[in-house]
Amino acid sequence: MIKQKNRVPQPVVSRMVQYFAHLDDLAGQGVEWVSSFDIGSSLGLTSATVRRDLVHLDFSGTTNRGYRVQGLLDSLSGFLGIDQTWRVAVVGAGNLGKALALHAEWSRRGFYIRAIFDVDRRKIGKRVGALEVLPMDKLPQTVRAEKISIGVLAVPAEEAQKVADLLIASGVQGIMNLALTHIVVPFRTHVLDGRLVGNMIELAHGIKSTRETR
Amino acid sequence: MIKQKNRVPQPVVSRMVQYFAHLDDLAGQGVEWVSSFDIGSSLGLTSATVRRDLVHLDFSGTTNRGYRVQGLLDSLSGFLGIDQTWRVAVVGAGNLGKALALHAEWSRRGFYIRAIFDVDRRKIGKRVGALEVLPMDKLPQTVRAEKISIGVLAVPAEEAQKVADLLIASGVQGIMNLALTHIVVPFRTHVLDGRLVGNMIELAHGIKSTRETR
DNA sequence: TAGATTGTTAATCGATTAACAATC
DNA sequence: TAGATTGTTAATCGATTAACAATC
Repeated sequence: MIKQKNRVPQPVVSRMVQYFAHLDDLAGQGVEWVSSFDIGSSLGLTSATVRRDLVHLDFSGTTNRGYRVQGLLDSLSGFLGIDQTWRVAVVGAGNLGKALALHAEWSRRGFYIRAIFDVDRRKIGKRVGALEVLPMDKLPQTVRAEKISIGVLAVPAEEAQKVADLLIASGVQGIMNLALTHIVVPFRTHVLDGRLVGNMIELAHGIKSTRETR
Repeated sequence: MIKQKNRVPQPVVSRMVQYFAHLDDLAGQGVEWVSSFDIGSSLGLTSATVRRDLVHLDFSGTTNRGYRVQGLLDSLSGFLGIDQTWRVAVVGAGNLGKALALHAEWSRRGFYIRAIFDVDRRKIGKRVGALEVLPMDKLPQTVRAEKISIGVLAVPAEEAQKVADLLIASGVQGIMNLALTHIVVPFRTHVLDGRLVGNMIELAHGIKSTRETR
């Protein structure tokens, strides 16, 4: 009997990304073995949390030695889905959208920006790196033709839901929402809130409350 | 006796930002009253969670009517610290750093970008909007002179810790880390991980696991 | 072997939710 | 008033951690 692959809790997935980044570092330094205790202290976690999280991978540690860095890294890549490539479209060719389309870090991790869209006539036709800014009415056909599975919302909050609906209708399976607004999507479509401004506000709150507690 | 102001749990703070954004919307639409049930259904939360969260504010609802939108919005602004202005420096004048320095959304919420720095000789002296890219050795004096309290890391992961240390030594109280790496800061300094690439990876994982569960 | 580290259990901790008395 | 909605309690749910037997 094959063990039912359970859904992995969100906090665990989020730490998996941290493990991946850390192991990637270690591999670059030529480290071969690492213990749950080492990983934990590098990231501010207990070793128990680390070991419990890693149980979700098809990979085992070795009693007395820890985890083999390269093996764990490969297993994390597979788990997270960055052993494959992802085709991405950015909607909104403002400062943020353009920066995302040009950000070198994406392709390093397997995310390829294949298209960028905007409603603004003055932006349409302009170049952003190797891409040309396309009008919104080209979105459905482009998403299909380019087999794009992730859409990035770099549009004003008021437009976010409408654009998300269009992306989903065109076939994307995931949406990265950079607007500070909640969007609703059908079951089976994934959304992740980038919360750039939201994070900044949380940071402001943290600083403010430290000052007051003084 | 004054009630001890307890630390508010992180998940609550994060929802407070959502409430703020939603109430800001409602206020813009001229809505005057809102119930915990309404807020909850707009954001995908239970009304109990909303009511319990709002207890942390110096603001009460009205039995039978709900919460007055404008009052709740003001109270949320005060709680989050966006009733004041924040002076910000960006480190890293690459695509992402420049986009952040130009992003209009920041000033709308009270975050003013007062300086941008880079190590790259070719970037130093160039203009980014109204700002001039400054060399790193001008950072300490500029942070002090401009009374900057938040630093944004838009630098490669390898540089992040070093730049964070410099920012903190120069007096910033909070750091927004956009690099995919864990940084360590002294007690009383706040860090928030922007996790742009990290979020994208989490999204990829979500899509991948949905496909596999099919 | 002796020592170190895993994988897992059981206990703890904290966050969410259902339910309801209070009340305008 | 009757109905609706708050604020809060108690129950539930889920995540983290301490502890330890297994073991290389």
